Amino acid sequence: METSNSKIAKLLRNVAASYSIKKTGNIFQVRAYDNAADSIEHSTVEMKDLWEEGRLNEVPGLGETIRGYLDELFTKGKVSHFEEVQKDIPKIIFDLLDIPGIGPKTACKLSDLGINSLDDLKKQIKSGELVKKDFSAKIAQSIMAGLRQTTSKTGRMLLPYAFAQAEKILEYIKRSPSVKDAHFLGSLRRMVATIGDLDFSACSKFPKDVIEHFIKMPGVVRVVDKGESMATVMLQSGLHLDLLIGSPESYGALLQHFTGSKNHNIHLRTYALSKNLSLSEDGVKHTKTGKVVPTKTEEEFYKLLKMDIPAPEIREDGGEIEAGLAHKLPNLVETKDIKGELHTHSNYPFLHPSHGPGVNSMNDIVKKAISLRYSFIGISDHPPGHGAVSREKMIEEVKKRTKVVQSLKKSTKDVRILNGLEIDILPDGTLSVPDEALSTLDYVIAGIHSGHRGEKDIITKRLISALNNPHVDIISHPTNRLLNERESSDADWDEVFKVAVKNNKLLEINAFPNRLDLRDDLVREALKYGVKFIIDTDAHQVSQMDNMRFGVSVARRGWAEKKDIVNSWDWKKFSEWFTIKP
DNA sequence: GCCGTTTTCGGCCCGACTGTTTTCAGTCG
Repeated sequence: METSNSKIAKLLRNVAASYSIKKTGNIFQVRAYDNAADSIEHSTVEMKDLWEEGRLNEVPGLGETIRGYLDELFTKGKVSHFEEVQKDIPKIIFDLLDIPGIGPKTACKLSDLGINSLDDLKKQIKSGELVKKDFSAKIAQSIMAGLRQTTSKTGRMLLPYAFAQAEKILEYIKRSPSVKDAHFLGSLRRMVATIGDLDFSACSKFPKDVIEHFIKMPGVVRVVDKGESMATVMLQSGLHLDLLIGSPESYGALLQHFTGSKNHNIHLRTYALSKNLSLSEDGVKHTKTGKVVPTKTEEEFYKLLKMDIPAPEIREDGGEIEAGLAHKLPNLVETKDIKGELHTHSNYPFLHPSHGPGVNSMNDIVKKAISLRYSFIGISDHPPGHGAVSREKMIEEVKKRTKVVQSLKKSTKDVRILNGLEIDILPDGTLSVPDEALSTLDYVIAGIHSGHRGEKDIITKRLISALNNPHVDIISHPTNRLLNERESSDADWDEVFKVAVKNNKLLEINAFPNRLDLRDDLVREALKYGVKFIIDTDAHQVSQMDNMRFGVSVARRGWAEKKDIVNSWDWKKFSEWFTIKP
């Protein structure tokens, strides 16, 4: 079977439902499977990748047993225990469970009534037959709504795309005079690479007014849910928006609660209980007296637990609670720390009659860098592919471009312009451009651009071979994953990190929307070896240089500090690293 | 089945919303 995270999550949910239906095992066992499913579904990393890297034990909620089953799944393509558990249960039940609002109990009841397909269910609701069979009209109605939702459901959105939409919505929410403040919640606030629904909070004394304002937002086609202090609406695209409203007195607790992650909250609450405190969106309750202390801000909330506040990006139950209690949280890098980047593509015409893969001119990139107040900007076009030209022609072409960039350097004093290229690491580990040409550059970015699906040994050798070339400074988008499209390449990352550190090479954190590569979890892993990073946008048009913040969010999720990110350093230190002459 | 700032055994986050429940079950996040 397919082994995407969503497929695995569904499989585990089916097992949970099967246990629950058969009443074998206890409620906590069922919950354990559901927790594992949630954890996997919301992971930024494919379980298959982690499994290959031997790091499944880092996923909260996966214990020895479930890890064993996943091992079987990845090795044999199926899990015999899971098949056994699901054996006597009609398949329709698992289909019904995909419908929002239908859990194991309702699914069983529908199956017992003879429903044998989703089409059948639709028909029976429309004909009124279902209502005759002991289902209230209201429940039938909500099942119908759930069915529509399922069919219009889309996959998870890329973070930068979700962010752009969410910013407009947040602005609209804040426009209500009853709203004192508003924030993103959930995976959006934690800056996870892919986003499901968009969640927002509002701070207000008049929740009714805020809800009225919210459901009237242009683009809303349906109010899915409405309570006293919350509402869910659907946009034309099928996208769901949640709004949670908290009073100013307890807004901090609400923000904390709905920012999650779920695993962070479960861990935090379990810890709190051991200190006789019960946490909820209302505040911190002393279990002995029953007294609830509301908290205006998140800082107050965490302070009541005697811990430092972890940034939303690292609230994934990856040790941040322990670090917060020990007052040892990292001082994460910030977007405002970034002083330039080295991976941008211009329309420089390299052999092409009209222009290269970038949309804008080198000059446009320089102007954009100045507007971003960068102190340096590197332009790194793709030279012609290996084999497209002779060795001599390649050298000549690169030298020709170097002259162009050198004259551009003299055109401005507002930003330092650096001359680079992004070249290919070929299947045998050699580079697509001869050293003689590379020596005319300020820096070299090397990346694997074909054969990503190669064997682990091959990919590792290619990366290490590039890291051993004295001209190479940076490995671009190291895992080559494309979100929603292509899994990470399989490589011995520990080995890659060791060699990168030994040779003083940088790994890139690529901020391109569907890359966000090196992945956040591997950034954290690499930091244990002392790897240094550069965050680049890989912009193919100047507007994409604004994606820097998403690369920074990957670094932050990987617990990176300013000292770990070379393009947050001042020019002196940065140029020394690259041995660039002023 | 998971997990450890009381614990490797014995607990397991918390509350909102919905329906038709007159005190609670099912589902969700």
